[in-house]
Amino acid sequence: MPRQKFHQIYTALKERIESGVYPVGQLLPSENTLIVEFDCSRNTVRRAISELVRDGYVQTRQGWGVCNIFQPIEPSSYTMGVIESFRETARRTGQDASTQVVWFTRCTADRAIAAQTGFPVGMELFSLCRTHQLHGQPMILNLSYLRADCMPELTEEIAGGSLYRYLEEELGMVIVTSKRTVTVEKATELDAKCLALGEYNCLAVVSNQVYNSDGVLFEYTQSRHHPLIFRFQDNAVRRQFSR
Amino acid sequence: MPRQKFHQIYTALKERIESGVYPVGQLLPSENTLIVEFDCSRNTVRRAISELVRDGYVQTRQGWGVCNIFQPIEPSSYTMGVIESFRETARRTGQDASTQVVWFTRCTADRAIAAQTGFPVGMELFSLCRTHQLHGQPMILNLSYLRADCMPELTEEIAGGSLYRYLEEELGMVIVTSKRTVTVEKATELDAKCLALGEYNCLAVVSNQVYNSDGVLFEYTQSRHHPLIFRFQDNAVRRQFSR
DNA sequence: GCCGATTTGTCCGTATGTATC
DNA sequence: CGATACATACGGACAAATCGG
Repeated sequence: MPRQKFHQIYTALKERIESGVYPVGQLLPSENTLIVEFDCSRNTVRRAISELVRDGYVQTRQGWGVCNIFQPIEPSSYTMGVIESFRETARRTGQDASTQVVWFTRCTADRAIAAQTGFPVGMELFSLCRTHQLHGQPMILNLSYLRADCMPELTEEIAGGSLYRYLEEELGMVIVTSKRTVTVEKATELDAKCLALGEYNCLAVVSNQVYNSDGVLFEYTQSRHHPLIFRFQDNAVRRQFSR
Repeated sequence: MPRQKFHQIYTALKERIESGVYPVGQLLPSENTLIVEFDCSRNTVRRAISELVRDGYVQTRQGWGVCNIFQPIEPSSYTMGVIESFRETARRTGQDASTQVVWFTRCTADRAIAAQTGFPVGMELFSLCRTHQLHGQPMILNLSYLRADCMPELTEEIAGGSLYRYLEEELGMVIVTSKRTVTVEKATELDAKCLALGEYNCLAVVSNQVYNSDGVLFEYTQSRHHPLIFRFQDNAVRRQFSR
């Protein structure tokens, strides 16, 4: 439960926007008004607002104000800028989910793997292939490489459960940054074998490099999604600097 | 040319990271060190660093430091969190590009259009369909709805050139926020007619709602990309709050 | 295990610049 | 022009996490 002041203000404003307290297309109260209401400093209000900007709830304009641009959106399988495990996403979007392990082996990074994953050549890795089912249908194929020295006791049984829960709660690992690339690729034979693609001959592919709190790349995962359940959201802000 | 101090520091640090001055996997100089070097306040250094975090160059950890996690990446057709026009992207990635108008008409938003685009029912719109060519091959199909009252003088000729240059430089419009959703869809007959899809029967679809500085939604564009040239990048940070 | 030094995280108050109306 | 709004920048204080002795 977050206790920071900026986060309380952020949450309060977000709830007001979502519930229509502040009309869409109009300005929020000025920073000075919010300073008085929340009894805090200007920086704290501004920090809360900047998070709302990042989330696409508001946009700001110098000399004018903070404008409410909220529009309700469908829950997304991926939300940009947020790291979530498959199980967390499924729970958030209210879907029942399960995981099957296709293979679980050890390997050493050769040049091809190194070029794809970002691990150095010679690194000891686990190679893990899993499918995720939504409502009983296999919809996601995950091909992972995991640094073996970061999780030497990893077993197939653990990998079939919640890998992130294990890494975070059992090993105390802190996952910090994830660099993702989304592409669309032709379905491979493995895709066709493991997923119910129907007439689709392509998938959405999310390539993921995950770093822990030591700045160590410990996971590379390629998530191959059935087009029907894939959705990625992002809010972009045009960067403009004076002069 | 940005003149802000935080942006100069951001740029300086980014260049050092990219050129290897700071070794990958190791800590950058501490905030206090950077304060002395750049002769500025702590907040200014911290702002520069937070932008580097957003861009996936570094990650921070309380009590430890700022860790360099830079890895060179391919230039992306889309870069997350940034708004760019097709022409700007093509120039940045060094590709030659051209645009053809498929149709240019006026229409009124009915319920179907309203539900898709976010415009209110009854809004007067331009309906614009364009293809973008890269190296002479049509690779992107854009289906746009534009608020007519924001650009009453728009012509097919302008739409065939650089629409954003017109909106920004001629009309003085300031584009601020863009909400994007990425999905993968089956190719339609129009897609097949306008693009050289080959054996692919799907496309990457970027649905885009664009707001100007008045907080007004003035453009909805669906960009339908050939899978071969589609690429989307994002850096996510796991949000962790105390308690 | 404790303590102190270091480092980042949060929050405050203030001043000045710049854009808008 | 003045009033108001957000943007940038400064300096200081304390908290929390980390690490070494």
